[in-house]
Amino acid sequence: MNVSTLCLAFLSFGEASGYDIRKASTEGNFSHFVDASYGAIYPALDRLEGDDLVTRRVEVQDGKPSRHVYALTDKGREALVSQLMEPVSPDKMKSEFLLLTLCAEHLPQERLEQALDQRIAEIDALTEDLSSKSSDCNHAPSQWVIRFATLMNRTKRDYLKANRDALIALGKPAQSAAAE
Amino acid sequence: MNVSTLCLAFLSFGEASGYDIRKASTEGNFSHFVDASYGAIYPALDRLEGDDLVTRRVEVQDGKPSRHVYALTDKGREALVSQLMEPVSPDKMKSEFLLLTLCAEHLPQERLEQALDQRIAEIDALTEDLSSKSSDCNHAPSQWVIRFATLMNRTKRDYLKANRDALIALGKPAQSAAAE
DNA sequence: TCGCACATGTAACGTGTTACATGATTAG
DNA sequence: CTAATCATGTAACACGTTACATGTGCGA
Repeated sequence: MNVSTLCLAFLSFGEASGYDIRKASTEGNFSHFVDASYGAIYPALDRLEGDDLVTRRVEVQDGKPSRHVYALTDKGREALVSQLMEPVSPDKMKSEFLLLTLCAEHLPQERLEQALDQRIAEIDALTEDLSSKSSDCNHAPSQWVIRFATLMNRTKRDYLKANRDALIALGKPAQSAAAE
Repeated sequence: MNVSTLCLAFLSFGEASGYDIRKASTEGNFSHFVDASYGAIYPALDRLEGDDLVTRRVEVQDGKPSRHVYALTDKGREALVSQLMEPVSPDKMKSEFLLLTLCAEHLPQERLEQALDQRIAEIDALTEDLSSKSSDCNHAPSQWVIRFATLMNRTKRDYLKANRDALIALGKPAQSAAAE
């Protein structure tokens, strides 16, 4: 799925700026399953405006740079729906962590320990973030997604905690400077 | 993580051809957390050979095209380890399905139903595939990863099954030709 | 005062995908 | 007879990231 669709989807919940969309996709509600940077979002919004799928309104602000607020047009809403009607490609997950895990035998135990603990901490932080989000959001589909994400995170974390030591045991013991 | 690292990691388990690596990354053991195509793998192997991280041996076959079998060198193994020693970036998941889910309100119920059922079927197929894989593999770290993936899949599927109807209820009822 | 948050935007760059070319064998 | 599998490889293309430019106000 491309950034355009992401923008349309986000705008279907209300007006927003490119800045808002980026924040949502890297920190907010959307961040669990998409990711986009300015360099992708701004050109995408330009294109969408050119195709009359969104409108732009410049909100001049005092002291801060002016916001370009985008809103979905009827045509844009139709485009979004028709894009969501065609078959979705399967979920894809990229995990350097699992690649590292697979190579456990080549790595010093300290590295495995550190990688695991870091990952667990990351998930904990994310989970907390999620639960705070779910409370101040009463959009039903969003809650459905947040509940899903929360469950997946919890499951992941529990597995990592429960199987932490088993993985570490597979590493190379105390072979000091295996690094670099 | 780039394709080069993936190749090194795969070769750390034994000799393999580009074809093998691609199969592993799209169908096999690796497919849960990476994905790579020929267009990425072959050039990567070339580069690795140029850097003396792998060696190439051409195996002429009768009837079939000859296999280029690659093997990790000591330098290659070192490179792999040093790459796995530096910080791993967080897991990323891309899901068009969740984007669709988020837009449930704009979509006809039939679409949601179909998307959910398709996803559930996909996961079932994948799970079966995984369990068959785990039996004929006695590499401990691989089993650790496979068990992890299996658990995640089961959790995902259970959530989708349990919350299927709740999501469908959020869609637009029977508004026949909402789809273009 | 340093640097972050706000906010938009562009150009260079990296990386990977898609679609092809090639060609024999085997399964349906 | 058709399609798929085996198997390598390349070129065109799509897409996105990174790093910059620009500029103010606010909190540590």
